[in-house]
Amino acid sequence: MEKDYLLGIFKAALSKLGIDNIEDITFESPNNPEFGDIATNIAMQMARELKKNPRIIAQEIIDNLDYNKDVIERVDIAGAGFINIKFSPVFYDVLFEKIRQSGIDYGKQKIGNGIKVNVEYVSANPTGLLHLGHGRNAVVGDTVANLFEWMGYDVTREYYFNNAGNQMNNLGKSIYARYNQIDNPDFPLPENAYHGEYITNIANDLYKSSPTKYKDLEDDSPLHAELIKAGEVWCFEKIKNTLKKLKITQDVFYNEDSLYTEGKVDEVLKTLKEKGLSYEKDGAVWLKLSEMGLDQDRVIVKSTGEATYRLPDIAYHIEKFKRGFDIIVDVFGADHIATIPDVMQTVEHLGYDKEKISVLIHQFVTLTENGKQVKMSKRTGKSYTLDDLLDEVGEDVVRFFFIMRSISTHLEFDLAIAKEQSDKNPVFYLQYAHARACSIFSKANEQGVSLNNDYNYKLLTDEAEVNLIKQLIKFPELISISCDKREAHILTEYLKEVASAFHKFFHNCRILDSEQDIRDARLQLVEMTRIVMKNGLTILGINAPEKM
RNA sequence: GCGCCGGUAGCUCAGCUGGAUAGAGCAACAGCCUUCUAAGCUGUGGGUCAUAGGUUCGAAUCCUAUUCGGCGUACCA
Repeated sequence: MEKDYLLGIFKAALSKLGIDNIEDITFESPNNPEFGDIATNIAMQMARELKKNPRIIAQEIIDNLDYNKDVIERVDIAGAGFINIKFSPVFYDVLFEKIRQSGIDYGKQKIGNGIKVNVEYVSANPTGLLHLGHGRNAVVGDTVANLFEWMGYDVTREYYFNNAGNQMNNLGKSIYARYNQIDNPDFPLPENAYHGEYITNIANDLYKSSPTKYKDLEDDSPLHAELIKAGEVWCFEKIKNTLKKLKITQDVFYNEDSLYTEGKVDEVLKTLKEKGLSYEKDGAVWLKLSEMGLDQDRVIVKSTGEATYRLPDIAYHIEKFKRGFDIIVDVFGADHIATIPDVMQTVEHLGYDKEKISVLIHQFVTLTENGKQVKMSKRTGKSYTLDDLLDEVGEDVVRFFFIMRSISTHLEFDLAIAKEQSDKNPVFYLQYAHARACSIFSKANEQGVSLNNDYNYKLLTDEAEVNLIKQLIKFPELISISCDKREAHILTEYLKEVASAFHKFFHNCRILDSEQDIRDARLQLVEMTRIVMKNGLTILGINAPEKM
């Protein structure tokens, strides 16, 4: 906000010096407050080109700078040629009044302008329960989708799944074996069987309703398909239930199989052949990746006639383009990394803009407790599922822990801290700020005091107040940066700073027992903080409690 | 071998497009509740930013090499 103003006056000054080709000027807050509120290194950047001492350039710029003395208190040169700017406290009050007028929608933006965005996440096949890695994937994807929504995009949340193929057959066989084991404990488990306890649960459920139907089937019995279907339905119900606990609802469940039945895969295959991007060898169809700038060619149709996963992946991404999405976001775990360049290059060579796709790859999650890795749930004695974690620490803590770090770093999920219902747990620090703001209002209410929009915003000049205002002003920009980078932890870090500034303000400035005009102004500040915390937590998918 | 991610305080991690004295939380130590929520605030200690070169007025940030850890490298998904 204040940067727009500065950009204007600096461009005008440069223009007077005969420089018009500067597009953007960087302004940033110096670490040390003595250097002012905001600084630019433009003079140093120009020094190279102009072959002049940066301090001299800085002086020339300042001499030509035409600014409002009510807004800017002082402008000076420091160090190698920084231009430091100090705003008057009143300027921040004016900015505060501006943002205050946006009220409860503060932070919502229209930049997205209804552009269609597809965010695909979770996308776990219905062969089992969600584990911790899926949890990180789910929360990262859902939060990025929220960010896009707040930026004014038209967001579709999508789940891509495959209910056919080897893994599903495997699921069916595993259920079949467990079912038969009920009456015949020696019945063998298939090779590569799924060993989770849930398989037994599914088998038990089937046994209860039909105790003989699936006994000793022939290999080609059509009933095997029913077993697979039963497994799929059971798993999906569990998965959706787990996601619901995380407050995640997706709009589209896209079935990979439809790419085959609707001929999309064949279409792609045909186009690849026409464009000379594929060839046949040893009875298989190969993708000519070596001609698309990659190391080696890969099989897309096996000699058995089945497609490998690359082919439907390519078809699926093309479908996303055809469905009219301008921004496509995929969220994957680090183990999925291999296929991405292949899909991207092929899509590009088929005439689609791969720059529209952003692939978010998050690193793995390790669950620890007191420095030791936790693999099994103490409660169930089985391997730790996302459900176990949710039951143990609650959805707010889970969501917060999964987005408080950059996605590119390995995430250590410390159960001991997560379980702690105290100040050690960072999620409470944010929620507490919100609850505190709310409690001030309930106290005010008791005293018959309410928010007065006729307040005098120029009274907010205490250091703690100005500091809080400075933080609050940044909210929309931080949402925007967070969305552009598809990194929710940037917003998380910001909210910590807002909370910190608010706690300091609360500590230093009395609110309800101050003089009436000061009280009114401060209450407005409390209200804006409450809104920023509430909206910020909403984007993160975390509850903002009114009491703690 | 090759590709991707990471190596920053005792621990877990921030550090945006290179910028002025490298930050936070936890842990350790010392303070602040007769006053709007102490799940808070204030202060102290703690760092060869993995290593070595390079680019630059200026590097935790960019480049190269080395090293350690994770993941991947199928006619599996």
